[in-house]
Amino acid sequence: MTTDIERRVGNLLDDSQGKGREHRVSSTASVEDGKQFPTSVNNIKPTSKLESDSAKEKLSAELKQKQEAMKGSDGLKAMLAFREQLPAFNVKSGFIKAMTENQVLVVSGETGCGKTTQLPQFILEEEISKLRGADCRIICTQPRRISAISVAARISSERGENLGETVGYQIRLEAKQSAQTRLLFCTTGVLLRQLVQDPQLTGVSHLLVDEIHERGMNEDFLLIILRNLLPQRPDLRLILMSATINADLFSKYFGNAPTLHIPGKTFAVAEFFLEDVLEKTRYNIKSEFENFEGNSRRRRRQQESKKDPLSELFEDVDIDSQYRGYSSSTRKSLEAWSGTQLDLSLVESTIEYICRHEGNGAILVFLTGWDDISKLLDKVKANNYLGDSGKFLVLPLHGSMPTINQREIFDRPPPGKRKIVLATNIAESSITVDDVVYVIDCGKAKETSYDALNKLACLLPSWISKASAHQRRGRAGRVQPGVCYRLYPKIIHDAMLQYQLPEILRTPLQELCLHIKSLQLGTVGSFLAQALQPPDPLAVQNAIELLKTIGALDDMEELTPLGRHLCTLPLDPNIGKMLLMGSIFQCLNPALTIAAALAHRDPFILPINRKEEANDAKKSFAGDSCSDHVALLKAFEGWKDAKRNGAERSFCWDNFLSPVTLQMMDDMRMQFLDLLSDIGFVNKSRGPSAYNQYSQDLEMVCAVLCAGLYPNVVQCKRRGKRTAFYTKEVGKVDIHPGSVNAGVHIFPLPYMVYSEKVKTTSIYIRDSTNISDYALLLFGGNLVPTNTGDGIEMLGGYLHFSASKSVLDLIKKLRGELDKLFNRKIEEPGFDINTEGKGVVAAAVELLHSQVVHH
DNA sequence: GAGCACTGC
Repeated sequence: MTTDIERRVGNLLDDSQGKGREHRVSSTASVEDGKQFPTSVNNIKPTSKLESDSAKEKLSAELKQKQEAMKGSDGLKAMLAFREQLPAFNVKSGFIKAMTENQVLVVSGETGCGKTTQLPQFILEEEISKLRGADCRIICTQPRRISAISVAARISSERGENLGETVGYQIRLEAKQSAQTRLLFCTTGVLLRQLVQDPQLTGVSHLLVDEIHERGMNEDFLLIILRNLLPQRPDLRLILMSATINADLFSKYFGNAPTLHIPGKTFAVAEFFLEDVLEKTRYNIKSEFENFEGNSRRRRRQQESKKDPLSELFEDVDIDSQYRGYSSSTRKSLEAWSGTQLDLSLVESTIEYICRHEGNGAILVFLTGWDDISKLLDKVKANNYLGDSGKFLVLPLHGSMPTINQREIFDRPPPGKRKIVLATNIAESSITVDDVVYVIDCGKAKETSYDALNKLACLLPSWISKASAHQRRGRAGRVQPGVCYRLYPKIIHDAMLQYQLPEILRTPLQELCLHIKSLQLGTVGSFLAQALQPPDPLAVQNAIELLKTIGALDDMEELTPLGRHLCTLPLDPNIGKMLLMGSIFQCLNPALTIAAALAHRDPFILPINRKEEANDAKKSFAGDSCSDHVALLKAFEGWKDAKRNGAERSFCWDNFLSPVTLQMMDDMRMQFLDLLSDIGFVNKSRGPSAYNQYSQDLEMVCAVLCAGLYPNVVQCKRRGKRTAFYTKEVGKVDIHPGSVNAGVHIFPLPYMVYSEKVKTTSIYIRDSTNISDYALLLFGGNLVPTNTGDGIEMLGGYLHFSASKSVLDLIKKLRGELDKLFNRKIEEPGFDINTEGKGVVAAAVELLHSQVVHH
């Protein structure tokens, strides 16, 4: 018997059939192989081209004349005197000589040596004075946006120019440069995008890649490309800049390129390890297992089965002989110390010790995360001595806390008041608190890793590297000599890794693999095998399999038409697909918003004392959608409305939202829209209404999410009064406590899609959207008939759907039509779905609104 | 019964 819904859907489908058949999907893709799409990213080439040689000569002469005139000006004399004090100044001629004689040069230099501001400037001055000013194009990459801007600004002022004249910058969605610009600072990501359009880096004379010691994925990726490019560009000069003395790795990678070391210039920072800190503070460490019977170290070892190698190493140390010169209370404390748990009371005592016994100056405490910071803040505020808010200004510093944009962090406190900053890794390189004199280092940081076997991203506190420890210590010596208190034994420090594992070995690789394909760099595997430290082949295989699953790569590992579109979007491939689906299925605005939020960062702030209220605000945005993605969408829409009414500030404050993040999302939406327009998916002249027919239809929005996020699917299984969640890869997972779906026991729909699954203390689904069977059947993975023929399988047989034959047939038919529509649009982006696909889409919407499939 | 390192196109 045909149900009402079947009849309605069937009618809608039949209406659309006639038209659909006349326009079979063409087998020839209109997107040609290898064709590179234009993108709206500003070109990093100069905006005007100098046609004739005589014009060039004239310009070169002008540049030289101007530079020499500036050198003699009074305003620049003081600046010059300052520059001459920098250690980099002493290597100027050696640097220029080495750079002239070698194609590749590796420069290492500690903080304060001036390599970032001086070396690019030396090149610029040299080129101009040699009358090559018109021809030179110097690019210097930075890993972070802020440093690209601030370094460019600094050099402009050192040259007595305005930013954007000969020195400029370009970061995503923001640039300051002109036809005169000869030295450009950009983020590594901007250069990598540029390489898609200009693989030869035409016109670039010198390229400096800064901060390569950080071993970020973009920088490691860029180095592979450059090593391949150099033989084709013999005139290009490459300068690699690293903060650590160990430049050998990079030198070897580039055929034993010469290295140049510049000594640093910072104040001395004294260093104390746990044993010394215990002597000073007289703090007694209590064993975590004091309550257990037979508190022996052996016993502890049995209890702590999951100890890390470093903490374990310390278990075997003979405390009494190793620390003979130390007091018995210190030895007792060392005996009780456990590397696995951070002792916040010890941190508190160390802060108190500094405040009571040491001179003025801010204290910077490195902790691992939100929880540590929050708990320590409570402790300090309750402390008899430190709790005096007239004497102490205690500030949390965390990427998701509201204090992140407050001036207080950087400002000098009033006399008699001491600033104490409780920070994560963010204070290691991203945020600099200048007046820090004391650093307390807990020795750990939360670090991502990638478990390729379980296809699982992990975020676990782990011991930092010696290089990080050195960097943290250096934060105390920016304005005067400082002191660093390390809350771990020297033995642990000596056993730390020299460097952190490079990011390319710690993260999923799907976006990188897509990028490699878009640059036509051969097979992914052979290309990545050329990396400084090649990733695990299994991690590469996982990435390729995912790209095949979502249809970005074909069986031959070549880009499909969909894959080529995804290459143009600066997004994770899943999110990019969601955006394309949104534009095809009339949910453009929600797709833009959700894509921007997922690609950038969560706009919800995590305040310290008002967690519950913040959670409630997020939940109220979600309404009854059971979706974190809808919460993001509604929050953004609310902000846009509030902004129109001039109520932005109070709206953000009341709803625990970050205005900075929301603004960035808004800008990113514009960029995505431009890119969709470039690839023909959106015709801007038709106005937003042409692409948003279903934008208010949450079922359709969730279906689009499903289309993009697949195969990130979770099964919701009723377990009595609660629901348990399962994934194909790792089995049982939990909803992250910060999700609007946390604490919900019963869900209206049987599945969730998610954008991120991370193992911390448990395996958590961070943001989820509850979806129906229909959403999965119409927009999820391919439908595979079961062996018995009475059902449908998906996700390699992990998901199973059964229904009456008539319903199954209807679904298969509708799905087939939707796929045709999708493929046609992918291959022919200008195709107007409204002319021929309206009926199919309407049928899909009709089905999504009914939820009656049996499991 | 609990939890949210950090960059970037």
